[in-house]
Amino acid sequence: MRDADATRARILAAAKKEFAKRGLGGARVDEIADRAKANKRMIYHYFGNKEDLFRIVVEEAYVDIRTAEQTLELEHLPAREALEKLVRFTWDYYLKNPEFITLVNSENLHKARHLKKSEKIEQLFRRFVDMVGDLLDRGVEEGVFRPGIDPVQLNITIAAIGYYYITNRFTGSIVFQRDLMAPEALQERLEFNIETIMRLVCVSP
Amino acid sequence: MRDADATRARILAAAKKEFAKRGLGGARVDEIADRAKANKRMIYHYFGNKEDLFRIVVEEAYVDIRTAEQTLELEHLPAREALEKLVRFTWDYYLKNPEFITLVNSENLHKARHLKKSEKIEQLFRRFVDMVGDLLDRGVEEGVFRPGIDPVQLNITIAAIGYYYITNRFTGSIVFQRDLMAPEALQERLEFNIETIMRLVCVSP
DNA sequence: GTAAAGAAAGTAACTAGTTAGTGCGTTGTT
DNA sequence: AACAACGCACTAACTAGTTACTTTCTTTAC
Repeated sequence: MRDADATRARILAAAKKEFAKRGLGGARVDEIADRAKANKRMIYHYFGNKEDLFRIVVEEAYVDIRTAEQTLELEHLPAREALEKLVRFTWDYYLKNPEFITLVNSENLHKARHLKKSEKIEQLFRRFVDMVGDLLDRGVEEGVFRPGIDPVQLNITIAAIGYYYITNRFTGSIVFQRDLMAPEALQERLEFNIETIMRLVCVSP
Repeated sequence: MRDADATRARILAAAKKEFAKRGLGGARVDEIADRAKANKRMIYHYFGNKEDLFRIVVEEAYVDIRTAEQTLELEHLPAREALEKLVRFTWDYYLKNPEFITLVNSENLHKARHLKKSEKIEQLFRRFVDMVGDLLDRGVEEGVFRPGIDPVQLNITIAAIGYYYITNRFTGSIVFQRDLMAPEALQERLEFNIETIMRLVCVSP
C-alpha cells in the first residue's frame, strides 16, 4: 500500500508532536520517523532536512489557528459579544492545542529564523489585525468601546493573558501552590480574563 | 590561581547564558565549560550532571527576581502608586533579563520536573503573593481598588502582559509587521500594560 | 490486454561527526 | 603528606543525514 500524501501527512503530524514535546533542539528525527510509522529516509525525501520540517510545522500551526479564528464570524455579533467570544475562543484554542504554544516558544527561542523565511504568514495576520480593528471601530460606533485603542496591543493582550497561564502551567502550579489546570481553576481564569479585557475596552464595565 | 568559589560562580553564569540561549536540550556542556573558562570536568565535579546544573540555574533565576522585587518596598507607597510601580518593575525586569523568561519556558517544556525537586521556591513565592494580597487590601481600604480581586490572578496577569510580549518578540515582530523592540514600541506597551492593570483593579480609572 | 520500462515510494545499514559523562594523572595549597 | 582544584584524553552512546538497494505503481508500446 503506497500513498505519498498519507505518508507526508503522517510525518507532519508526528513532527508536530515531537517538536512540541521536546522543542527543535530536543526533537529526534528517528523518533519522528517511528511515530509516523515511516522511514527516516522519507522525511528527508519529503522535507529536505530537520529545520525545513520544523519550519513547515510552525507555518501550519499558524495557519491552523487563524483558520479556526475565521470561522468565528464576529462581524455578525454586537461588538461586546464579539469581543467576549474572541477572548473565549483564544483561551479555548490554547487549552485544546497546547502544542501550538510550545511550537511558538521554540520558534522564538530561535529568534523566529524559520518564520522569517515564510511568505504566507504576513498576509494571514494582516487580515486578523484588520478584523479586530473593525471590531473596535464598530464598538466605538455602538457607544460601548473606548476610542483610540490600538488593535495590535489589544490582540497581544488577549493572547498574553491566556498564553502565559497555559505555557507556565507547570512552574505556575508549583509557585502558586495550586493546581492551575483543575477545571474550577480554568473556569475562574477564563472569567478573570474576560473581565480584564472588558474593563480595558468598554466605556462602562 | 585556584579559587573554588570563583570557578563555581563562573560555571553557573556560563550555564545560565547557554541554557537561556539554547534551552536544556540544545545547550552543550562543552560550550558551558568554554564560556566559563573552566574545564568540563569541573562542571561534573561541582554540579554532578547537566540536569542538576540546570535545576540550580533555574532556582537561582527565581531567587534573583524575587530578591529584586523585595527591594521595591511597596508597603510605603499609596496603593495605586505601589501597583503601578509593580507593573513597571515586572516589565523592566523582563526587558533587562530576557534569559529569565527563556529559562522558565525551558523548565515548562520539561513540565517543571527540576523545580519540583526544589524546596526553597515555595516559601519564596508565598511571601510574594502575600505582599500583593496586602497591597490589594490596602487599596480597598483607601477606597481606590475594587474588593474581591484574587492576588494570584492579578499576579499572573501582571506577569502575562509583559512576559508574552517579550518572549514572543521575534514571531510578534513578523506577525504584526512592526518592530516590537523599538524604544517607542516598548514605551507604548508599558503604558498600555499600566492602563490594563489600573482599569482592572481600580474603582475609577 | 499485456508486458516492458521507468518513476516514485519505501527500507536497511551505514557514515561522520557530536555529546554527556569519566578515568586518571598533575598542580597548587595548607 | 594530604587534600582540594584542575585538566587531558578518552569512551560509549547518540544523531543528522546518506548510500545503495528493493518494492510497487503508472505509463507507454505493441
